[in-house]
Amino acid sequence: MIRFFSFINSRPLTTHTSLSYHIFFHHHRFIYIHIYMSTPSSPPSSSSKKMENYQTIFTTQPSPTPPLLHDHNLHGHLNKINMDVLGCSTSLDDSAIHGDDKNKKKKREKKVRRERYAFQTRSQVDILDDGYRWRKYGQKSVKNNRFPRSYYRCTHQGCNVKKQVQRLSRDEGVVVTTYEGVHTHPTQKSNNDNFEHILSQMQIYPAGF
DNA sequence: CGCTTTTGACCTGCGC
DNA sequence: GCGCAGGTCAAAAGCG
Repeated sequence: MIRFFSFINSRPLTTHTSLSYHIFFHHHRFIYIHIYMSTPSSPPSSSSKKMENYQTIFTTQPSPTPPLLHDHNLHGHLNKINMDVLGCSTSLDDSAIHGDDKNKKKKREKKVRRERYAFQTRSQVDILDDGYRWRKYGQKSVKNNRFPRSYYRCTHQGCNVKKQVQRLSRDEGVVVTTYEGVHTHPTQKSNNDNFEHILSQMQIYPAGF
């Protein structure tokens, strides 16, 4: 069983941006860390909206042991990433649509394009345990992909985080999960089943797996 | 019974 | 304006 730990928005960078990272384990065995993030400063184009084009900020090679935890611990590495990312503009979030919907039936809320974070993992299952509860609200077939894309919303009251899950056509072993929005609540995992606990274990026993 | 999933219809933005 | 693709809605079905 793949355990998939999600720590979206655990490190806010600006009003609209926060650093996110996933760590993948299999039977408590470290697999790899993978960080994806859209590039706010990239020029808007239709192609840049595709999940495949989100920029990788940091990733490790699959490995049976955690990387560099002796000399450069993970927090240090992530702090460096924080500094790098802080230089980015985040103007995309502010481009809320001010449409004149006076004459339209207001069936939907105004669309606000928020920052998206896409994560890839190699997994046989599409539904990965990221610590939050999700309700599926849609599924669409995707052009040039024989696998459908599923749309989920966080079930926590008042939390408007969404995610999409899609399997790559060109490599069906890879699942792409794209998150949009900021969780307004903590993960529902118990204290010894969250990231900080696991990270502390990794640093104390970096080669113990 | 309450929550989740399914699924076709509908909406929206974009390129031509 | 038209068609296409992506995204969302919502009623019905499924499920524990």
